[in-house]
Amino acid sequence: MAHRQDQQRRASIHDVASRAGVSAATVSKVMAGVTTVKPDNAQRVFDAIEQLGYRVDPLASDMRRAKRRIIGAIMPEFESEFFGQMVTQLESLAEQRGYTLVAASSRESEARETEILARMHDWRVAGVVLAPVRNEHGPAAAFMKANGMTGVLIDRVLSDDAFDTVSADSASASAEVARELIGKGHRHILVVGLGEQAATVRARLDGFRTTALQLAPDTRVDVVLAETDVDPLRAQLRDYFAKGERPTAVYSLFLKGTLVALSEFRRRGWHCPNDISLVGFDDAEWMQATWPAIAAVVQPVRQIAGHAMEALFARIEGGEGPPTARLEPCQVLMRESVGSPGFADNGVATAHDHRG
Amino acid sequence: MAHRQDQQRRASIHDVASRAGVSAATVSKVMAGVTTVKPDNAQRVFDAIEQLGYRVDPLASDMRRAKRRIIGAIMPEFESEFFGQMVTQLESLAEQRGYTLVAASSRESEARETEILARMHDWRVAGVVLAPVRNEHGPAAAFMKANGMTGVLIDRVLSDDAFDTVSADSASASAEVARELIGKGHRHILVVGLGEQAATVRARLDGFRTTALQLAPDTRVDVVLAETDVDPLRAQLRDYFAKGERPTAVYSLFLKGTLVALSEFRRRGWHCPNDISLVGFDDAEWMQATWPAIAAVVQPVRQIAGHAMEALFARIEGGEGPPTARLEPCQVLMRESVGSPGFADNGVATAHDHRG
DNA sequence: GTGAAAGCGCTAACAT
DNA sequence: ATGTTAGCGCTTTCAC
Repeated sequence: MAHRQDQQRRASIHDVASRAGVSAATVSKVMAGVTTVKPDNAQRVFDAIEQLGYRVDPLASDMRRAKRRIIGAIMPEFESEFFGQMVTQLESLAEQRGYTLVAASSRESEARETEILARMHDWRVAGVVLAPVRNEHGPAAAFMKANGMTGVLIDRVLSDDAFDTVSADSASASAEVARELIGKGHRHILVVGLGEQAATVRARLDGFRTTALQLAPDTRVDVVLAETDVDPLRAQLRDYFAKGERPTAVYSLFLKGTLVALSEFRRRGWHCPNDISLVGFDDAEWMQATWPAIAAVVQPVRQIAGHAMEALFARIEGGEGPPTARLEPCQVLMRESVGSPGFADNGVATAHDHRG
Repeated sequence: MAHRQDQQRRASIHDVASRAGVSAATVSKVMAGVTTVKPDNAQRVFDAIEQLGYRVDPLASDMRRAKRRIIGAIMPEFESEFFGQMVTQLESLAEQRGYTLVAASSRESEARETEILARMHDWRVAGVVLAPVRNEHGPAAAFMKANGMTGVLIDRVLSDDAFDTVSADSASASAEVARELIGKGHRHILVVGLGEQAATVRARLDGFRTTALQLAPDTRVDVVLAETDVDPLRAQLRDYFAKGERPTAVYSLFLKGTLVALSEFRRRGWHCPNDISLVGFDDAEWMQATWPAIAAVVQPVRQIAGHAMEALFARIEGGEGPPTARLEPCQVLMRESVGSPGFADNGVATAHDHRG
């Protein structure tokens, strides 16, 4: 076979029109499902479409329409299961409504986030699903406001005065984690997180601390929060343990923190749950394959994506009213990495678990 | 602040033209960097652009040009680190060339793959980077050929008679894994994989088996290959072990297989590397945080993405010549999950490793 | 019921 | 050196 790819022109609406013996306008009407077209004309149009393999050019179509059927999605990264699933969901929902999703990664940079947004504005997207790097008060949201863009904010947000928001109910989930850990007898717990993501990190931390102290006022909750990146967090954590601190449990407020905590345990030769317990915000597939399986807070990706798209399309279609702020409930999966302090070997190998 | 988003019309090229006192064509020329424009006119155009905050509408621009500056990317999934990184890379490379990347997930379905491709064809994308669900002989590649589309095939492909291909050098990497395992004394090794992805799975299997048998002809290489999905593989693996088979090492040909193997080990209470060794094709961040750290073949994502885009743009710009088939070398990271059979506790906790 | 005409925002020939 | 003209492929009044 030849590698030369013959680039013959695709059939246009005019080709269909002339073959069917009608005008382009009529073809357009037939395709739009207008019922006032004479049946045999409609039939000839359908035949011509079939024979020519005609398909509308969405670009040209959008060009003429007021709004373009493109949705932009901006995620901080694509590498994690959470955002991967999110993009998959969003794409599928956009497609269902006849829209094309253009996804871009801000790679955890607010500067890039705004650049991407500007490019999407150039494309005159109908709407944007933005998962901001930090929170709802960043430059990206400001850009959207300034340019009258339609959008929904998800994940690292709480609520906004201009845009609908949808995120996991971090506070409630963290409260439940607190209940579990306190219930198992933990009274010295370390919380690790990344401070920059203010919106959700604060909610998670507060939700956890408040409940823990309420249930057991003598509980000691230590906090190791790094400002921006993962490496400083690793260093701070190392310092913390080097000082001789020996909490009986660690609650990580985000996925990478869980990984950092785990590798610090490795370094020190500590095993979960005998030497220390671990729970992380954000679940991942591997967490139930390892030994011990890692306890985690599962974020409701489908619900977040679903409600985000619902809210977005409501606005695109002209929906009025004050911005809504949704919080979707999470599921807390207690696995073998959590035990009771002082009791050796309460983690037993079991068949891998299944989510409800 | 009002939630009502004012959707004022954006400045068009004509707005700029009239403000600068020139024609739209001149504005277009200025923006294209044509040097034959009178300096003071050019300056007034720049001023007008600045004042109006004008930016070209890429849709309208593409409409008029022959080729559209859109690249389509189709991945089997977005949930894994590998494809997540791949999309990030591709997006960044497309952007560098002034193209927009539209990414879609085929969700491991060849039917969906073709549908997406048809939609991308409707968009008249300049080119497509396709990571096929199965291999280069699927319906998607056929569709691209039939419609004269420009594209590059990556990942689960070896070589094609119509399209350039870029993938990891599965065979060499697998040979190296064989060398390592044989070198450590393993003589009964189980290989697990998913058969449908014929192209790469065969290369990995053959590369491994050939080298293993060459180095130690008495080696027993068992193979558990499921046809389509992960669950049957889990079942087959369970049967295999239930029969009393006791290989000293397992080599998984893909990420999910590594996860399945790990959870089977869990179920049976086997620990790596004392009870059994494990190496997986495809690395993931968590693999160096667990205890033991899991040995893995690291695919060169950046190289694959880079060469794929290079090849694609060469074709887009009219490059001729027979299709090329690139194989990018992998890195094999031996970690604690691999030991020597019969030697207990040769896995020692070490600081987390760093990739080169 | 249907088609002619206008035009979305832009660029590439072709004049001037 | 610049403007005029003519579309890209489609949809949408608005006449007929």
